[in-house]
This record gives sequence, C-alpha cells and structure tokens, in this order.
Amino acid sequence: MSETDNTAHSANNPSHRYTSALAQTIELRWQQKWASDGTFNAPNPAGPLADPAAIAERGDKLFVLDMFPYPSGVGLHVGHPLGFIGTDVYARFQRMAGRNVIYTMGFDAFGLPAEQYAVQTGTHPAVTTNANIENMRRQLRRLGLSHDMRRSVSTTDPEYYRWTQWIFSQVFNAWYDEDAERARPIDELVAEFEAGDRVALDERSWSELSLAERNEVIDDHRLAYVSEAPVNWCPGLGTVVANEEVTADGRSDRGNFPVFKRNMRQWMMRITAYADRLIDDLELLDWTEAIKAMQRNWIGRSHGAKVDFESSAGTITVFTTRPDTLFGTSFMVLSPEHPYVDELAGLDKADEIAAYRKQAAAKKDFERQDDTREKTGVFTGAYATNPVNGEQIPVWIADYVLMGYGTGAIMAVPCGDSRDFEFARKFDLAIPAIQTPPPAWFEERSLDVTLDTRQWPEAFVGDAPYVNSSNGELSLDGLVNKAEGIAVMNAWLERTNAGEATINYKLRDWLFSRQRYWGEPFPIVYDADGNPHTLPDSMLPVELPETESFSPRTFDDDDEFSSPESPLDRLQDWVNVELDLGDGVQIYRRDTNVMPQWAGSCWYEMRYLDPTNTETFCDPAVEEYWMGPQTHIRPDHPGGVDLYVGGVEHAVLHLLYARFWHKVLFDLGHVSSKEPYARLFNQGYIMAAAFKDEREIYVEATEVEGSEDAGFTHDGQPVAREWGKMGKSLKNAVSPDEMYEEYGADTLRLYEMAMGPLDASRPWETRDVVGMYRFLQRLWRNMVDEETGACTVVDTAPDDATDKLLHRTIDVVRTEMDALRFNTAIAKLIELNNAVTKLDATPRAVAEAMIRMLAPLVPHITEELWRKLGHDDTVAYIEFPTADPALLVDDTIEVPVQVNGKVRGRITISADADRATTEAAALADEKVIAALAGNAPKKVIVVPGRMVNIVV
RNA sequence: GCCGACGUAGCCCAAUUGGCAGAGGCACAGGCUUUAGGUGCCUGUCAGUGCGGGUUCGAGUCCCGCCGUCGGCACCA
Repeated sequence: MSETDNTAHSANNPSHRYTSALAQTIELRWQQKWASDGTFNAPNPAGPLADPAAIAERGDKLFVLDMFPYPSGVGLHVGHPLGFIGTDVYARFQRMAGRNVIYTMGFDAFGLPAEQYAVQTGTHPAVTTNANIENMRRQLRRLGLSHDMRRSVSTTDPEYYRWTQWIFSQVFNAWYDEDAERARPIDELVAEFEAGDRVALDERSWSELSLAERNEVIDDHRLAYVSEAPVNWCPGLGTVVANEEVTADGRSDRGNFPVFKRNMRQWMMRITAYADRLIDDLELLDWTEAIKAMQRNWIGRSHGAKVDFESSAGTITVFTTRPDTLFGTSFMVLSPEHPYVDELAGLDKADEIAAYRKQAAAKKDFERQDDTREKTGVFTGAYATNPVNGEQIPVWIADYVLMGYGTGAIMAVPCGDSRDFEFARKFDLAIPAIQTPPPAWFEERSLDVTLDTRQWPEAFVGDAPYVNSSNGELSLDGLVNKAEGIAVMNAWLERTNAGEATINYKLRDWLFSRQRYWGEPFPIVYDADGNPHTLPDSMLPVELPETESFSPRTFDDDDEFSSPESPLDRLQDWVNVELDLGDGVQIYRRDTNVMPQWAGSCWYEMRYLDPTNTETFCDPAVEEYWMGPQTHIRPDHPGGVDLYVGGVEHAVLHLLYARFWHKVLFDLGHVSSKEPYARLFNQGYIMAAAFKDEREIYVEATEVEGSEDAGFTHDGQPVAREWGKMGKSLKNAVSPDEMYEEYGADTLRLYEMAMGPLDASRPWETRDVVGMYRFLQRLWRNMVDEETGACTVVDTAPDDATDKLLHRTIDVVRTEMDALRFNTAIAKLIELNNAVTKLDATPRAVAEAMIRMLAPLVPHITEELWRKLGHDDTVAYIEFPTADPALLVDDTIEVPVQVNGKVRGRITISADADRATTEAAALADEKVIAALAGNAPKKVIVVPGRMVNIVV
C-alpha cells in the first residue's frame, strides 16, 4: 500500500463509502454469483444446449463476438480488454433491450510462442497452454465479462481440432466448379468425368486414363492440394510461411527472420478460386471502407488482356492492363527467372545473362522492390513479333519485372508507362508516341505540344486521342478514351487469336503446411504409391503424438538452401500406421506437417454455437438460428455474426482465410450463411507513453519522473518520450490488477469506455481514471448513506425538471448504446447524476432508471444498488428504460436570433410556434432591435424550433 | 507514388449530420472537510475548429487546393 493510497484503509472514510475495497468485495461477490447461477447462459434452439422455452421468452437473436486471443503467458495489460469491454457492454445492453444474446470467449492457442517455450523448458506445450488459458479466464472473469462459459473452446482441444481436421477433409474433397461458381464435392467431378460430361485431360475417355493419371487430374482440381511451387522458406523458424506472413522487407512476421523463395512440396489451399467472390461479397458486409480496401488491395484484381508475342523460344505471353497501347510497344522485358530466358539468350550474350540472373537471384525480393533504384537489365539478343504490326522488337530481361505477378513478362510501352519509359531512356530504346497528351500536360511541363518523345520528361498516362495506332484490320486512331480503345483492341485480339481479355490477381494460393509441432496434424495418410487419402470421420481426431522434442530443426537465419524437417518426421512409430481404409489393412504413412496458426480461427465462432456436439461441428438448425441471413436488415444479407470486434491487424490474414473457409462450407451446404462476419468493428488501441534513454533503450515507464515542461528522467538520466501501443516491448504496460487495487473493475471498465470512441486509439492516462471513480462514488452516495449503508432513495415522484432530464437522458443513452458510442452515453449519465446530486434526495424512479442504464457499463455496482433498492433478481435481464416521448418536448424553448449570422439575442417562445410567430418574436426582441440599428431586414430565415437569422 | 482514416481548449473528447462551438472527464485556481498530506465535497478561470479559397442567410460539418499525423500497399505491367 503506497502512501498516496486512496482506499478505505484511510481511517477517516465513512465505512460505507464506495471505495476500491468495497468495489472489490462487491465485484468478486457478483462474479461468483453470475458464474454459479449461469446468469449469462444463452439458450439454443436445438441440441444439448437447447431451451425452447427460454428462446420463446427472449426476443431476436444477437451474436456478439470478439476476436479470440492467444493465451499468452505474460497476462493482460489494460490495453488488451478494450474491445472485450466494448462487446460486453453491448451484449449486456442488448440483453436488457430484449435480445437473445450469445456471447462467449475462446482461445486461439496453437502457435509458436507455446512451442518455443516448450523447447526452452521441456514442458509440453499443452501444459503451458492450459495453464495460460486458466490464467486468462481468471483475468477476464475479474473484468466482469458476461460470457456464457459453457461455450468457451480452445483450438488446441482435440475435440475442437477434430472438426478443424474434418473441415480440412471437406476442403480436400471438394473442387471449384467455374461454371457454377461454387465448390462441389470431388465425387461429382469424378462422376462427370466418368459420364463424359467433362473432358479430363485430352481426347482420351476417363476409362482410358491410368489410375495415376486419373489421380493427378483429380488432385489438380482439389481445393486443398500438394504442390511443388515457390514458397517462403524461413530457415530461422525451420518452417515455410504464407505470403501473408512475410513482411514488406522480406522477413517473417513472427521472429523477424529472413525468408527465401524456394521450390518445395507443400500443402496449398486454392483460395484463388474464390478471389472474385471474396471481392464481390465485400459489398454485402457492414465493414469499414478501410478494411474492405485492404482486402481488395490484397486480392488485387485487375482487368486486362493476355497477348501472345512469337519468339524464337516460342510464344511469350504477357499480361497487360492496357492492351490499347499495343501499338506503342517497342520492346519486351522478361523476369530474369522466366523459363524462356535460356532459350532466348544469344550465344554471345549467355555469360552476361547468366551473370545478371545470378546477381538478381542474390537479391532479396525487397531489394528488387526498392523503386528508387535505377533500372538495370540485359538484352537477350533475341526478338519477338508484335502481333499488331509485325514489328520485330528486342527482348530484354530486367529485375523490375517480377516472376510472381502476371506471366513474368511484359510488353514495354515506354511512352505510356513510367517504368518502361525510364528503362528505355537508360538503354536508349525507341519510345514511339501513340497518344497526343492534352495541351495542359505540356504546359505543366513547360513544353510545346510535340509527339517527339525525346523531349518528354516522363511517360504520359491517361485518356488522350490515339495516333499511329492502326493496321489494316484495326484502328484506334481518333478514339479518345482508353475504355473504348481497350474494347476495340480486345475484340481484335480475340478475333485473330493473338490474345484475349483476362483478369489477373495478386492473390496467390494459401500455403497451408508448417513444419512445426504445436499445430493441428493433417487428417491425411499416404499409401505405398504416395497417393494421399483423407481419414474417415471415425478416425478423427488425429491427435498430436506425444514427444519430448517439440522443436523443428532450425537453421542459421541465412542458410537459404537448408530444408525443413518437421518434428513429427522423427516419430516413425506414429508416422507408419496400419489402417483399413476400405481396401483391407495396409501400411500407410501419415502426413507430418501441421496446419498454420490460422486454421483454428477460420471457424471457431461456429463451435461456440454448439460446443459439445459430437456428431457434427455445428448443428445446422443451431447455425441457422444464430448466423442465418437477416433479410429484414437487407434482402441480400449474407448472414454471419451480428457484431465482430477486433483489431485492424487481421485485415488480410484471419479475416480473409475465415471468409474463404466459410464460403467453402456454404457451397457444400454445411452452413446457411455466405459470410462469417456480417458486421465488423475495429476497436482502437490503447497507447501509452514510452521512454527511451540515450542508448535508445526503453526504460520502465512507471519509473520515469518529471514532466513535459521540466523534461523526463529515469535514474537521474534524461529520457525521451514517445507514444506507442501499450505492451511489454515498450515497457509501458499498465496491469489491470493495479487498477482493481486502486479503483475496482467497474471504474476501469467505465474509464476505458469513456476515454473516447471505441474505434479510436487513445493514450492511457492513469491520472484520468479517478474521474470515473468519483462519478461512481457520487452515484453510490446518491442512493446509499455512507455512514450506515442504508438506502436513501425516496418514493416521492421526481420534479418536472428532473423527470424531463431523465427522459432526455434515456432517449440519448439508448441511441448511443445501440450505436456503440459509449463515451457519449457515459457523458449524459454523468450529467444526469450531477443533477441528481443537487437534489435533497433521489427519487426511486430516477434511481432505478439510472441503475438500469448504467448496468451494461458498470454491472457490479448496479447489481449491488439494485439489491439495495429492494430487488432480488439480477439486473442483467431487467428491461432497459424507454423514454416517454411526451417528456422529450418542452412547452417553451429558447431560440437564438442571429443578425447576419452572429447571435445577437435569444427569444423564448412556444415550442410549436410557427414561422410567422417566431419571426415576429425575433424582430420584437430588444437586443435584436439594437443590433439591427434601424436597418430594415432584407431577409429573415426561420428554422422553426431551431433558430432565426436576420439578414440586413 | 497509390489507397484509406484523421486534424476542435493545456490533455482525452462532444456538437441532434448545414443551425447558439462545449456535453463529460482530467489538469489548473480558490474555498470547505482534515492535526497534516491524501481522500471527499463546493465554486471558478482561461482559451480553440491545421492553413488558404469556395458554396450558403449561416460551415467544425459540404466542395477545391495545401500542410500535418496515423495505417495499408508498393517496380503489380
């Protein structure tokens, strides 16, 4: 206890003051009671948690969901629960507004930290994970979150990952039907091949293909498949990682190790098949534009054309978004990794090219992407034919063309593309003009209008009349916009078989396997011929085998040519297994990869709905009740969670993967919702001051002394302040335990909700917390005698002014709570309480309404007050107050009168005064007359009930 | 460079979506309570819509152009 302690331990406080000690007593008692009563259990329409009577009693369903946390060992700081408190307030409010609310919390518990800890300590990750989960549950319970604890799950529970494996099998045994634009079971594909409705490979019929050929065709269609492809190999982690997990500078987002592109055999998920739907269905979602933009950007759909250029090495296909500029193509550029490079390389150029390729390969991706770099490249010595005019154009290689995008080859149009322009200038290549830029373009560059591109300082990009763009069959000359030019060119390309309109995506298939221990094993075994088989449902879950050595073999960070070795590979007793998969008992080899961290979070919200179901991952009737489309909101409502709250950092990882899996499950008929999360809300972060000493090392923020004006010091040494996300790494975390100790959970909740809008990041200021504490103390004092603990609420009716204020407050608070604007709701409630403080005694009607309005925000103190007022039921399901419309309007109102837009007087008039009456009253006001100074009004604007503006 | 969000008082933030710039909290000053510090209570002060233009009777709000902050993407053809 410090000397500045403000708790009940100070001897002079009245014994029934709302102090932190009393708050803690109240909070722990109610948390215990809610748990033992199952207060927040939500009824299901069917299955083990079914309670049809309760369903009938409650109103419409509401699914409120938090992004579930990773159960870290270090515990929570006050920045973590911001979103959780927000969802809890909302869930509690909606329960009181009559909704049947489902709200719980699970744990996303597979992943690297637990595994790394296990490697260090030798403790099995399941042990530490479960301990961390228990600790986190305790911390969340201390906040008073109204979770239905029966529904809490962990992704690491075998009964949970059994269904993660089952869903994987569903994905594996499905293919994407491009015509139907949806996934279908793989059996239906086989049936179509067998019936001859679909051509598998070549002119041979299905029955003529060998078994191996058939398997290959089928595997080529699966939504989960093994492929030998360039992947991100991270020697420092000993595993491959997904594109989404590689940072812009070519390192792993976990651990920050270098990542190398390598060809390896790995599991992939065909998320690219869903690229269009993942973009298009964003329209149906109530998400912020920022997140939608990030997803669109990540998927990177661009419309364009593929164009074929003939060369000595064969046809070089390029992707371009500007086929209309084909007449301006004066050279081609291939990525150094392009497969045709060797063939194209002239004998005299071979050494030069080999040297350039080697140099390019030595560079990391991120180095090649530094666009401030000067262009480099090498001429191959070969030429290709421009299909529109038969011109022979030189073929170069350069590292500004990336093998990973489009076809790895481009047609260079230097007059219309800044990169090609730069390249052409550097290597003195032709820059034919094909558009006449508008005069303004030349003016801005202090040039006369000219088509002599030697005078142009840069490429022209945009709409402008085409010139020099015709051949015998085709002319763009005279057209003025590119949409038209593209349409004409695409038609010609298709007519002459020189190319076709196409759509290109940045999105790549999802690399789904990891060579680690602490993840879901694949439900896959391989037969003697190496063909993969999914295990039947009866053999799930495939449990992680016990072992002492959890670590994958890791390598030197820069050991690019090392190879992954999964920990499961070492467990040969587990790997080799005798099974009867229908063809008699045979020996199979298990897959030794595990799934990535993101697998378990792709569907967890559905397990909350039906957590104990052993027959299926979620009963369809239960899924439809909680997640089915809400067509009363919008006719094309996609279904899904009604409110999903979490940080913006999952914009392209979890949120993209989860949408993809959900759509597969939708296509296969397992769920009624097209999308998992109908409404997404991104909470802000709590920031805190962090301090660095002169060595640029962070020092413990709590030990820093001084002020902004006087300067900050740590141990007498000057330190510099900066702002950052609260956390361990910046040494600026504030523990919730300190807040409970000093104020209690209700004050902490209220402070976090009051400090700003839920979606805004804001700095934590411990010294500000006391404001909310004082508010709760006043609230308590308005209803409880601090000396005796007796209830002081009186049964007399409130006076008119108080009654009106009460109902106006109710009106605003209801609206604000519903819109997640808790900060403004709190301000109104403080205002009301301040008014009540001035009364001689608090009328019961006011007290009870205040308790009900505050119950979602500060559930413990309100339960206690509700009881003191003589009720013996929980306030959690008491109806939220509704304003009496009659009390929202005043008989008379004060209206400002402006003269030329400046307020010069105020008039008090009847609230329903019409225009003429208002105007007359305004013109009669003394101050207004004075302000007019005898000038006759030119115009009088009256907004009835609002204001008057007189223009002179 | 492109995309997105945001700039209101010493600080965190409101402003019925075009209508009186200030609701709430912190800080600050004075007073009461207290042996004192702290707690608690009462009263009070000051000052501001990033900059420049436009639309309007009226702009924090809408439009145009800058400046700044944060986030995402980036040699994506």
